[in-house]
Amino acid sequence: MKMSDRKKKILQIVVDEYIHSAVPVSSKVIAEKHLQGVSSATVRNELASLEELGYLTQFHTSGGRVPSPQAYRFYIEELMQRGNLSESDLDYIESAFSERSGDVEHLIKSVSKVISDLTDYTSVGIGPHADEETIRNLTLLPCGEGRALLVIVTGTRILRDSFIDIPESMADADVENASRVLAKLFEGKALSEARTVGEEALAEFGQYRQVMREVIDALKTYSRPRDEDVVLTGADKIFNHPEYEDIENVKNFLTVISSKDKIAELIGDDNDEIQISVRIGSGEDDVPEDCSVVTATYAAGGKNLGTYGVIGPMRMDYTKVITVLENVGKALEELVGGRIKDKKDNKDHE
Amino acid sequence: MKMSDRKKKILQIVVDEYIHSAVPVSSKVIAEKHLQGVSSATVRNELASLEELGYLTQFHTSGGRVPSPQAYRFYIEELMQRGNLSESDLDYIESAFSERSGDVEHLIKSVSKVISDLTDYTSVGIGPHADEETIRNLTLLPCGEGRALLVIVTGTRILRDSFIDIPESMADADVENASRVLAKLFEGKALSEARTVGEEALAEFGQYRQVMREVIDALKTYSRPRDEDVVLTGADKIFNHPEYEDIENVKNFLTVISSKDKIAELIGDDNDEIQISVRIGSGEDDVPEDCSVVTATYAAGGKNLGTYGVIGPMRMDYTKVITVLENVGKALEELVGGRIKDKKDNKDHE
DNA sequence: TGTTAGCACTCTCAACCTCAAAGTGCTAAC
DNA sequence: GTTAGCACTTTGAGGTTGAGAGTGCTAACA
Repeated sequence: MKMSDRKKKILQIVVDEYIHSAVPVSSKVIAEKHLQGVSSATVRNELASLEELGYLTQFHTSGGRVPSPQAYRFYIEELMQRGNLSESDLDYIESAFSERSGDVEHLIKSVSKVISDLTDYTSVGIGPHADEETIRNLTLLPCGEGRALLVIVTGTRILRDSFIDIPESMADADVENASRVLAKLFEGKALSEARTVGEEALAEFGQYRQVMREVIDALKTYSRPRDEDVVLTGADKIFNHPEYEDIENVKNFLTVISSKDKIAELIGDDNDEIQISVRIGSGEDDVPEDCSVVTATYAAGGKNLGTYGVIGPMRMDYTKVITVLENVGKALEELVGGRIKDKKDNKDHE
Repeated sequence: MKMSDRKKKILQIVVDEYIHSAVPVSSKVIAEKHLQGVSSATVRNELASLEELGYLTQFHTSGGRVPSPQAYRFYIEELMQRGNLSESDLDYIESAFSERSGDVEHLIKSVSKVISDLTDYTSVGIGPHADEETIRNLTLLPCGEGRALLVIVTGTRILRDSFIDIPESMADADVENASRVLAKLFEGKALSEARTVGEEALAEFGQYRQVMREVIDALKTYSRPRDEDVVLTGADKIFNHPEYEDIENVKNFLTVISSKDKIAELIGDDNDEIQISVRIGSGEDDVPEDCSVVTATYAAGGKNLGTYGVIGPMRMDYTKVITVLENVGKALEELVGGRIKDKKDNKDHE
């Protein structure tokens, strides 16, 4: 069966209305509030037909209609009316990003907080995966007792450090020496590339082979996000949405949310190309039953900036969420793009 | 009124029974299950008296008795029977701490996880506050474009780093030079001490005064715990306890738990001397209504190792929790005490 | 052929009742 | 001081009722 324009219109009304009222939608309110000139009986016929097509369901005979996951998908693809953010929302984004401090940790938290505050949903995010970042600076610092600290600073100022074991026989001077050699070898390379380069150069390292091995191992761990790069903001915001009066939903939600690993899995960068992804839970993937996860993968100047989004009830205000995600993306691009230029002004006010 | 021995005994039975059953305790079960030789009517008289003294309450006339906060306090101070951990619990602690990797982040997470797993409550923790740590190694690394990275490694391998702004006129060699001067000045000092030393030396720094200023500012931020030093493990464990069938309790809980700042406030080091602290929520302090927070502050070799504990319902298994906290403390002390000795063995298996 | 008024039907939800079960307080006897 | 016994209170499950909401269907209408 082909979807008539009126069916689409009615479906759109049902989804919009349900998203904003959280109450099953009846033929009466559609006819009286949104579709003047048509009687409720006519709407009822259309509703019955939309139900047959799989877009609507009802909990019981006299309960009004509720959109199915399929309806939400259709809504997002075809029916949703893109809006603009209010002035105050735009101002909020701008002010939140204006106090720029170099490090990513801070940026990750800001992005997540902005998204959560503006959408009123719980925000999840995962920072830039460093794998393709260029090593700007690599240093090995002696820390006594057979240990050294490996510090790596990359292009967009992602900082990684970890301790590595070194032979106890190595004096501080040896370490400094090794540091210079490693720096020469690795600086300017991407982290992923560095691993290969390291493996190849392994043979030349003679007695310090062990050190090189450790450095390569450390480089490997950088391909996975650290716990600190996974953020969660506004977990308590779920209580602003009536579906979470039901303890079962809260349980589902909290179980996912309580482990950084699970969050990372949920929003993990399965696909770099996708700008905005909407996933509606129905038991298939990691998305909890009755939940939706909307994420955006950000990039600027060819650099991945991480994936951020919200997790909330299936009855989510997709329009608002997507608009916020888009605007945050734009702001982020400007911020990162304009950072070098702005650096001078940024010094005096501290 | 003086508390007779029998009253104490009965109070202890009520608290124990309620902790384990979560059901209001009746005179009948006390007399039949725990206090043979006395009739339920006698117990009833005692219960009425204990209620008058403020130790017990009942939700309604025929509902059995429930301990009041005052009863829990009394129980913890006088009545609780200290127990030992089971073999398997002890093994678990040992195995969890046996794979030692130098960095504190890892340790913090392990401690918190062990506590949560063994107690079956949500565990909260805050890592060692670095303020009294000795600076073992301080380095300033040039990062181009008027920025440098300040890396500080302290005694128990707490690692802190942050970017600081430097005059753009400074060449890499200048930075390295400054790094040497700063290292000489600060190494061996405690972080708190370093701030004063820095302020005093400020005048001598001439054109690099600005750099020194930034370093001191960075040192200041180390006195507060970072978000990463505040841990939360097993938030979903609350659903194993019947009080969290009630959505209101979950709300209270999640609201506190959802912000690292609030957690830090909750368990913040108000008192270094206290080994184990039990706080029972009744709206006075940060502890949420109907919740208890039990924490232990750990130290070894004169070094603070952080504060860890659990947050859960007032009807908490205090005996188990306190036993676990004590045993974790012992294990931690051994671990940190024995670390230098063990370092050699620890290398081969990687 | 599409639309609509009208009505019977279904389902929920709150209010109310009833009744058994649990536990207490009190009294009188030991 | 202890206890048996009993009246009293309260809860909670189960059942009933009636109002309200919303639908599906039918028959009439444009």
